[in-house]
Amino acid sequence: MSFEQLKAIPYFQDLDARALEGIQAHAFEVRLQKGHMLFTEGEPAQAMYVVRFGKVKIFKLSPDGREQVLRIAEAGDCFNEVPIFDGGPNPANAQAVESASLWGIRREGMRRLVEEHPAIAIGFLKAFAGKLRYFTRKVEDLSFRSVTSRVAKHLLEMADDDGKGGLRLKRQSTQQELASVVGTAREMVGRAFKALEKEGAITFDRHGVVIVSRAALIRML
Amino acid sequence: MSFEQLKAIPYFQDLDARALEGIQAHAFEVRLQKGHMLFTEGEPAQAMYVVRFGKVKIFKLSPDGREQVLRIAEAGDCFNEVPIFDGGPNPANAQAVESASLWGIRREGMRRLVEEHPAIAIGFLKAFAGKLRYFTRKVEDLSFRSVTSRVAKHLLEMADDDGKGGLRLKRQSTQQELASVVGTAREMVGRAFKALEKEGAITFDRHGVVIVSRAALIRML
DNA sequence: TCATTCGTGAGACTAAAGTCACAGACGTAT
DNA sequence: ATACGTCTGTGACTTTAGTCTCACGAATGA
Repeated sequence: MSFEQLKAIPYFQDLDARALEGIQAHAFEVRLQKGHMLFTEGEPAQAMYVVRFGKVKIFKLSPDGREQVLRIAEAGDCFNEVPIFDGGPNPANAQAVESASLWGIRREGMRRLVEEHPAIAIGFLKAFAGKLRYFTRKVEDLSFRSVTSRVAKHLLEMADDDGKGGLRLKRQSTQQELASVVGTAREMVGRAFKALEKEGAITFDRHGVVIVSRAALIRML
Repeated sequence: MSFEQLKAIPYFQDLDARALEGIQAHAFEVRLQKGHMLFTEGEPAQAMYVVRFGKVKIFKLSPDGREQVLRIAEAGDCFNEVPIFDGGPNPANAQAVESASLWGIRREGMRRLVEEHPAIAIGFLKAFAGKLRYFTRKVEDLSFRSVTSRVAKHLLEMADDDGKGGLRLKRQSTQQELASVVGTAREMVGRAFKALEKEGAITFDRHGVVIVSRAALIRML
């Protein structure tokens, strides 16, 4: 775990050498295979995590087995800070959707880091603010938008902003995965895709969804 | 704005005198009449706010005029910290649901406060963690629960925990208000009340809802 | 190469939620 | 006391969403 590796994390890129040394002193590495659970909701929290590489989904499960994905954490993202700062149990489940390497920081380590390095505390305040904004939008989406609108919005967010009009997606997912993210059943995602295709917003190639017209997608919001 | 008044705010009760003086130096008072808007979504943020007394609802509005209440801020609560820390615009609207007195702190004042008083930064980290946990639950409710279940959950949360079984609610609201909180139409709240009454969970007196059986409410979750 | 698993399509059907319009009761203001 | 506004009930109806089941093609693993 070098300074360069830490500085690759947006949260840490502005920290001075002493703060980075502090993180090095408190962080431990975790390797996760695809499909493996990192932690489950309701358990006492062990640590918060920073993703070095790979992807971890943070999700809630309903009593009848449905999943609502809250977030997919990728390289550079943090997750599970909530129980480290508020002292409660894990608020959700975490599972690797692809093989991942993470750094973990336990509560006591984090307590020392934010006390000894105010810049770290301020960095986390900004990160939390960003996450709260994201959640207000997620509540808005679930409350106001139809399934097709939520799917269209997700595709717009996933558009690969390559400066050429973004016809491809940054990443494809299965219809079941997309259903978990936008909060619906996989059949409904298929129907939404059909409706969006009919409106000329998307089409499909052998890799998956291709955006034909952002404007048409925006009209479906 | 005395130390006693500030210390009445849970966020500030553990601060030392110098931190409290810092807040006094940066806070300004705002008075709001019932029904008046404090700010609207998308505008540049003026300040974050602490409620001295009264109630302010924080809400999103849909294009067709529906409201999703994100939170009702009461005495001792903070709101609108998100844009102060992440630099973006107001994430939602705020309106007094009863006459209120608030303290506002602008971005620059907050920046100085968290830099000069790490205890303030740490207090806000804890507060943000609590809000994030609350929002993960709200997403879970909207995604997994039926309207009746969301109404039952709300009534359980509003039960006046007086140590006698909590038959009364801490506060009554109209069916329209409750609909905005749980994310539905007012007619659906009426139907949910009817279903809960039929199950022996609630009844009505001249003030409004009375919880007859918490256990029965819990069974309706 | 073959067997197994996964992902998807499809359509019939059920369930849940929302809309609409109007009337009556209650609350508020004059 | 009266007029006006707000809240609520109601039920028919529409819309949206979810469930279920099965078949087929693609992907994966042995």
